[in-house]
Amino acid sequence: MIEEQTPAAGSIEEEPGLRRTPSQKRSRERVENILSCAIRLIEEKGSDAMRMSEVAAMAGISIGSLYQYFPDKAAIVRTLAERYNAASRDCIASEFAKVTTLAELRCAFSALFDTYYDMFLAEPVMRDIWSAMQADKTLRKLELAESRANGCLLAETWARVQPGTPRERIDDAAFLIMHLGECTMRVAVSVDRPEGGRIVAAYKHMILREFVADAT
Amino acid sequence: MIEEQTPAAGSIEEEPGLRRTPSQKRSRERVENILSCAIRLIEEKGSDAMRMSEVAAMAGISIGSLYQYFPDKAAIVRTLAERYNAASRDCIASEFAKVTTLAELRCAFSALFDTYYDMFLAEPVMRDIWSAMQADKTLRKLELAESRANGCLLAETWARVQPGTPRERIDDAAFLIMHLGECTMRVAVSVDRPEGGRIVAAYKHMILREFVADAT
DNA sequence: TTGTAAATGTGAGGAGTGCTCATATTTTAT
DNA sequence: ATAAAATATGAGCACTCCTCACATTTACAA
Repeated sequence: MIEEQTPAAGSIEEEPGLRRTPSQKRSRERVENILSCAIRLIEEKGSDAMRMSEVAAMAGISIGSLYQYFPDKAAIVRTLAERYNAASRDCIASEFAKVTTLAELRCAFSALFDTYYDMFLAEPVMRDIWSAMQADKTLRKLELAESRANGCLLAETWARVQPGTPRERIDDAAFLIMHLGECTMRVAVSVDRPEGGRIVAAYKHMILREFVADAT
Repeated sequence: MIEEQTPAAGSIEEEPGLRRTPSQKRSRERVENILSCAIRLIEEKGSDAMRMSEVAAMAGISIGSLYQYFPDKAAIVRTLAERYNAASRDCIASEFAKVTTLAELRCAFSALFDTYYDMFLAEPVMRDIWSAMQADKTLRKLELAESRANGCLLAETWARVQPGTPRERIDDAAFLIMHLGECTMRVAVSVDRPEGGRIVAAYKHMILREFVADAT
């Protein structure tokens, strides 16, 4: 019943984009409600056409309340983007975790991008969010950071199963592979199903040549 | 002195995005002036922050006049994008034109992406334009079409120098290679110079493995 | 229960955008 | 010179994101 708000400075920053850290249960629910309304609206019309007034109306709150939680429209998009990114990262990390040989890495990579593709197909909002990110300078940095983080995940695994290869080449290649992987996902979901599948296959085919014994 | 406007229907559609095909010399100059003002403003602040009122002011014309030539703000961006795309395509076509062997293809590909990278570095507006394109659904199709066109250019050459490989695999791979090439250029110019160079190198290294004799 | 201070909710309206349209001006053709 | 067509103009419309002064609710001690 009585839920203390985490009061002072230095408390847990749960969602850094928020204007006011929602301390009470009701507030947290309200934030979740806002976000799911935003998702629905983005699904319908795209994040650009989504109006703050619509979000407020659908969530059953006033504009003022909406802005109490999110400092601006971009913050909603950013929060959503961070969640999707976190989901992707978990997906990648869990796939690479158990890899111990080069063959297993190839296997994991292949499986990863299949499930990654399914994720993108299942969440059409992801693509829209990404488009919105590209248009915003701040959000683009977030995207880049994400690619770097994913690149690290791959680089660690790669270096582990193939210790001979010079580390800098691995780092650069891993970053590029993960970044271009996302780019591939985006084109793949933007064309029709069979072609999308072929594109993903072509990408996997291309990258899998990198994970071979003779390090050039 | 007297310059006839190409009058009737069915005349040459020079720039399809324009509201009114500029027929007189003065009009055409005015369109060019508008575009170069837009470029300068985009360089300064980005296409999103560019205001139509600023474009008009810098070009020394009224808002109304501006809208007589361009139906909306996106049309300016689109026109610019089409020009940059055309420039890229020419660059690609001329590089592939004289290729007759697989080794030459590798050579041409390598050279292409070096000059391509220089082009991107020299024209910071290109990257901004591209970001704006990603945000707009209509403009995204243009981008996709561009990748397809460039993919065809590569596929033709590739099939020519390596007739054995199944055509569908070549088509898919060529499209992906050119598309991801653009993606690579964009990250490369968005990081600092040395890392950008390494990224381009990593991409070339990765792709050049595709252009080898043993077609898998 | 009641009082008080903090937290939260509200929506009219400010500031600024893209774009229109009735009107004025310039060019072209006769 | 004159009519008609093309072009130029900018006040203002419709619409956006977002603020802020104020109302309401909650938390908790007296």
